[in-house]
Amino acid sequence: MTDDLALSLPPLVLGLAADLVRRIDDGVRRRGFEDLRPAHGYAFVRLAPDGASVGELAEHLDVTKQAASQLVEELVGKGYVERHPHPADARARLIVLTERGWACTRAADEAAAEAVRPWEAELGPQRLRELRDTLARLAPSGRLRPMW
Amino acid sequence: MTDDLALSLPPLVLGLAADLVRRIDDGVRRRGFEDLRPAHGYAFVRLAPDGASVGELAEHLDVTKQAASQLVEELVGKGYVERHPHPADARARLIVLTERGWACTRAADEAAAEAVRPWEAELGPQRLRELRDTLARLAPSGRLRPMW
DNA sequence: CGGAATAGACAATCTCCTTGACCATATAGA
DNA sequence: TCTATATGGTCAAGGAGATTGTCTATTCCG
Repeated sequence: MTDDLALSLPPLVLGLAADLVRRIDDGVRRRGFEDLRPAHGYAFVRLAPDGASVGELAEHLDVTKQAASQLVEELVGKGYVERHPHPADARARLIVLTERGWACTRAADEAAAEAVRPWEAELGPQRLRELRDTLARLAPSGRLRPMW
Repeated sequence: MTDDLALSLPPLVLGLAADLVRRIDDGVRRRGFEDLRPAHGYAFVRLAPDGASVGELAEHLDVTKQAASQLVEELVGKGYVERHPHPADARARLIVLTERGWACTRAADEAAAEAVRPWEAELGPQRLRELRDTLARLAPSGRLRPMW
């Protein structure tokens, strides 16, 4: 592989990701959720399906349990999540989205789809699917860590 | 465009970018530059060609001049950059890389190439070039903002 | 030449994350 | 069963990195 090719790829990937984060964040704010920052979105991803404990959230975000606990406290205060007793462990608590939390999740999905729309206009559906398939072969399948 | 396609792309792009940042950071540290974090790399990109003023660096990083000034102070202390008088403006200073700064830049390029190498193994040179060309059509051409 | 704008640094403050200490509950071993 | 140890979570204090506000030196423009 030529160095030219190798060195051209990282700035493109990082630039595209940064642009994507900014556009999704803008879209979420425009939909009325102005008290959230991009980092919160990563928490919502983990909490959305069935909730999670603070420890599980901390692992997902790759921060300490204390940091996750503080994030939860902030989201509780803003009405996006609730602490419930954990059904299987009386020490733990199950953090679940409120209706407002779900509304924000739906807004984030809309914003994400909106952010990707120009890509289809530029590439067309065929090549966009190729991009998705290519990225799926390269991206790690694990958790999604915050980058900002 | 189906929502399925639209919603699958952002996690892939963000996941790949996060993985790339981590691998480059690891590679730079393994090459002996353990007192730097990824954010410094973005500064080096701007300083590398011919140096820059604090204000130019601040704009590149999308932070305040004060934050850029503190970053420069840190990099001066660690021996990666020097403050020189600005040839065209006595108020400003030209921040330039030291030899150690250049050595780190070269190490970062090596680490970046190393991080991309598995992609070629997975895709082959042909499809990797296609990926590069596709990303080049989508990524904003402007400055590269820090994301971590 | 004189007033407004700009480059940069200092100080104080804020936000987010970390480490350390601590309690409640769970789990394993004698 | 009883006790020792591990784990989930929060509280408190501190650190890193950013921000805003203020200030000086210099430049630009009328």
